[in-house]
Amino acid sequence: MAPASDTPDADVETSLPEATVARLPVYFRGLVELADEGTTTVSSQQLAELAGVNAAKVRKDLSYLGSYGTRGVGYEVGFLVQQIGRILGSADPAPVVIVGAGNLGKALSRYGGFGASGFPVAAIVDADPAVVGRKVAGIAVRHVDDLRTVVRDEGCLVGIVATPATAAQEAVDRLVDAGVRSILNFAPTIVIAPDDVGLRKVDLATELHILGYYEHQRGATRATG
Amino acid sequence: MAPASDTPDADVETSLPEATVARLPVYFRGLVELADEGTTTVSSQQLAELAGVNAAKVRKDLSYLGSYGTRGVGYEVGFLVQQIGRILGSADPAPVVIVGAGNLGKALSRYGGFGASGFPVAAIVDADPAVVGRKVAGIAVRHVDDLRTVVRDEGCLVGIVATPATAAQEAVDRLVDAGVRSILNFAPTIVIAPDDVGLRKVDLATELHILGYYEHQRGATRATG
DNA sequence: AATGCCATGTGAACAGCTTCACGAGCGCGT
DNA sequence: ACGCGCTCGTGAAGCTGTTCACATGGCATT
Repeated sequence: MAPASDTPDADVETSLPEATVARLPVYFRGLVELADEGTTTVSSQQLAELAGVNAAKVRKDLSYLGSYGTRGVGYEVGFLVQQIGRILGSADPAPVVIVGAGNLGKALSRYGGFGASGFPVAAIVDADPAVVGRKVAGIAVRHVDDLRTVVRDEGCLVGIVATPATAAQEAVDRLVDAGVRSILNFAPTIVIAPDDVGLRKVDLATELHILGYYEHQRGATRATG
Repeated sequence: MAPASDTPDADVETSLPEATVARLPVYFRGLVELADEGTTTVSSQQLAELAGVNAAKVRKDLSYLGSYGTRGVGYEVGFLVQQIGRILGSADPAPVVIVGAGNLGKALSRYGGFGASGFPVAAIVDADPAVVGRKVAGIAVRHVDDLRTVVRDEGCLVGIVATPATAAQEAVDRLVDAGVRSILNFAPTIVIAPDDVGLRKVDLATELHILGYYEHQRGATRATG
């Protein structure tokens, strides 16, 4: 096999639909699972079941990455893991800094899932002098004023905002100032970041409220008809 | 057909677009904030800024609930809070049961944000006899085998799955069996629930991977052009 | 080598959501 | 009482994402 496909077109990935990007990590997880089991080949149907979507979606999503499947057979698990892993940039781990060592911040720090996914928690900062210096999950809390230094020294690529809502925007501003270009916001408020900074939010209260809406609905529709 | 606006049409809310439902809690939060400040009137533009969307979207979303605005003026904050609150079913608090008292489960239990949003953590269960009986955030961990009893006694309406991926499906099955009809899954795996059960997921690793993709992209596009 | 089978890859139809643009209605000032 | 300015409400257009359906092409078997 010629080296052609070793350097897949960079522009193919420049324009992945957002919805596809959001599903890639889910496929990735399923594929890694399959690889661990020793499975070498997977059909769009099987992968669809693992990812909780339908087969057509899987095929279309994977087709955006290139024609990596074999008709009549399926996809090669190992190859897909490699390709998607590269696209998601999960080859090299991205150290994370958590801003806010309150309940949520400590909670997230102790949660081991980040490290397992290639995002080790490298630092924790807080604005309260009373908690600075304390250890959380084996990491000494630093002061938020030292954020630039911390980010530089630890090579943090991702920032997690786990402050109260009132402090969230400042936390984002400081992260951006420190050079962090990917931010995950857990604070229950809308924050703004420059366009060239990746910003996503995880809004626990919102998720529950949405569930509440549908629950409420089911109750109402059942009652009335 | 008499008491017009006291009993707003139930069917108006039967068909709210999913995207709108997902934004209502965000509007709600902004509106509550405004109400606390003593603001009585808000324009779609202002609310849009608070919610991080554009004004047209706000107007369309709110128009699905009914024509609750006043042209030339805006919306009445208190009234909207009341209406949206009712639609989201956040009038009465919905007790939550957390399945899994590992790192993530303990983390979520200690995080006070749920209670503040009207979803108090009423119970925690786990499968490991070693942790059953221990107190987390002031609540004694019960055994998962007692889930039906716990759910009934505490009146839990929402279940949060915070188990390892391997145990998540069983946790969901047990929650459904216990009568819980709204589930929020934090385990990094796809789970299946009956159609009449509300199921949403919060996938921390996926969020980070998505950030990773865009980070990777920015790096690549900057390098090549 | 030819045939049958099977799963991919993909254009096209479809559905849902977002954005635009502007008419309609309300309050305020004169 | 009248007109002006402001903001809602909403059809229409455009876009993104999903689903369908089938032609394409590789593999295995004979």
